[in-house]
Amino acid sequence: MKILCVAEKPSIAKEVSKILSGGRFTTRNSKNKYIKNYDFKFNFPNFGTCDVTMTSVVGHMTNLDFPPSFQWGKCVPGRLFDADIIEKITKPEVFENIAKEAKNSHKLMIWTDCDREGEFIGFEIFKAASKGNCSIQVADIWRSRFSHLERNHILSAASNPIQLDMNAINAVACRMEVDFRVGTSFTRLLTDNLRQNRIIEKGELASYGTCQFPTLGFVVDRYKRVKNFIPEKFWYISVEIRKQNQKTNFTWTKGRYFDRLYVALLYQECLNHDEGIITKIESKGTTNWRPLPLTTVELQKDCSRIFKMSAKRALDAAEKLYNKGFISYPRTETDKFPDSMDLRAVFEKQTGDVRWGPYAAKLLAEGHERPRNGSHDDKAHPAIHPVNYVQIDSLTAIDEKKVYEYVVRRFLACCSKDAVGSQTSATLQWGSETFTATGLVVLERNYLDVYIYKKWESTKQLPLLSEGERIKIWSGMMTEGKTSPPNHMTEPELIALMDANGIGTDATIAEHIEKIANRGYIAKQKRGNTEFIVPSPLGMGLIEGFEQMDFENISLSKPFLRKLLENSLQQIVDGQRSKDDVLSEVKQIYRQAYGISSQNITSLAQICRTIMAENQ
DNA sequence: GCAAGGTC
Repeated sequence: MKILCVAEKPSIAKEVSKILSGGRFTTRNSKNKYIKNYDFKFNFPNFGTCDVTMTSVVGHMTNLDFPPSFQWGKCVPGRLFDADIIEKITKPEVFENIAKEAKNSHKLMIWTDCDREGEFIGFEIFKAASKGNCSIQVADIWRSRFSHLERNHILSAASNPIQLDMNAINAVACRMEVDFRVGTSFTRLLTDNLRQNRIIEKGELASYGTCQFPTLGFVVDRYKRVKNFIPEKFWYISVEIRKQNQKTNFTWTKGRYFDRLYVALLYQECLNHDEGIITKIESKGTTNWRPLPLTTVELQKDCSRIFKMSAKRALDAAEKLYNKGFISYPRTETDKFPDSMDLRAVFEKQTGDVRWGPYAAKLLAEGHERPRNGSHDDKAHPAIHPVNYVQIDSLTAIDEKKVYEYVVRRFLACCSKDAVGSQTSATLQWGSETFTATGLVVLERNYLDVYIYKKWESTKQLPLLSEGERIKIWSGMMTEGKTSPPNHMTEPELIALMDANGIGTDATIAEHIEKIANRGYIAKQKRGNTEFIVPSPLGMGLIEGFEQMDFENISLSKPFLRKLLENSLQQIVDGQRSKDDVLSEVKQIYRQAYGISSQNITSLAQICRTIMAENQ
């Protein structure tokens, strides 16, 4: 019996081969420089000892395309909603490797990631294998279910295969078709017309994508809120007392009011009293929680915030560290670790470091906490964690140094105790108004000692006050303030918005931001220590142009359509709807929007022109 | 030349 195993990426093929073979395998090269074919023997429960070849793909190896008669310039873009679609093999050498290895195999076992795309890639692998060996049927394929590379988990996955999930495969096929038809049709429409109108240069593209435009929409939306912001005056009462040579400010529990006269009235009443009364002193324990296990999105937000590193750079650095075997797979939505994970083994590898080694040693000696469990699980990868130790001075790239240190410290923090503090609050009554002041004492820093990126510090202490104490109001003022505009968009905020609205995935969020930057729709502006993302005049014009069109209940620049698609895809996965059903519905929505867009494309170009002229 | 999703 000969079994062909195929993983989604070379690193998985290698690790799984090591585990299943017990280290006894031989290696052959393929025509792709990243892909190796591993040969070994493994005892499958129902088949006994089998000859196994384990290899991999490198992600998808096919893509959608239009036949020649529907290529750019050969038809009006509107026809792309119903044009034939053909499947193009984009990595022939990978495809051929599978077909060749399948020839003398009796069975195919799929080892792709256990997520939707992985399921689809599994189906691509099946098609390649059946091209080489027509006796391989889809119903006979084994599909192994695994979410990390712990030895027993992999052995168990090898022995308990399931079937490919056709629903998930159909959901991905649906997504691909929608994104392809919508992206190509709108991109050709925009590009052709904006070039004719000299809004963009001949070589430039004005692309539309179901993720690109909602992303741009977030940036434009924020920009407009900042620009259109009108400050409003408000009033409040502030109080200061002095005791033990110390000033303490109290804040009004009512906050602030936009009605000056009302505040003046309350303030007048207070002024009848020279003294206030401390009505309540309360001390309570408070905790500052250790961080959750690290996901890609969190990594990108933090690197952007802490190191001022773009999401793309952070992911690139993490990718390199992963390829060198220093950290685990960096593209994950999972914010928990498997119960079986040997945390101590990870600490042990870090004890030699001069910076965080002593802390890791302390966790080993004094015990550690189980990491918190977040609520996300992509069923494909564990949270990001260090795998092997590397001295950061030996890393040449500065981004890699920062990201590695961050990943290690984050992991150690996850396994540490929460920080503990004590918060004291005092309530002061002045006339009929109440005010509060608080003071925090950090009692045990715990995880904060290793997680240097987070600040949680003791504040100025409250003076000794007792309940019922009467105290002189040193100063009681009615103060005027004004509301301030929101800040321009930052990259961590944009990532968070995309994540929350289901725009892109952990692996692609950074790419979408970079793409709309390369298209000239957004620009990054540095002010002080912070980098802000603002729309370009062209980006503004495009969003404004679409928003002025009279669509029925939909928006091409807001996240709702993408979310609707995402929900419908989930229904396909759950077996509640068919792919054709969803496809015809979503296509109809976009076809209609396309019709309106093409009718109004001249006014869109005009809006772009106007906004660009205003910003010359 | 166009999308978004994998991965290198």
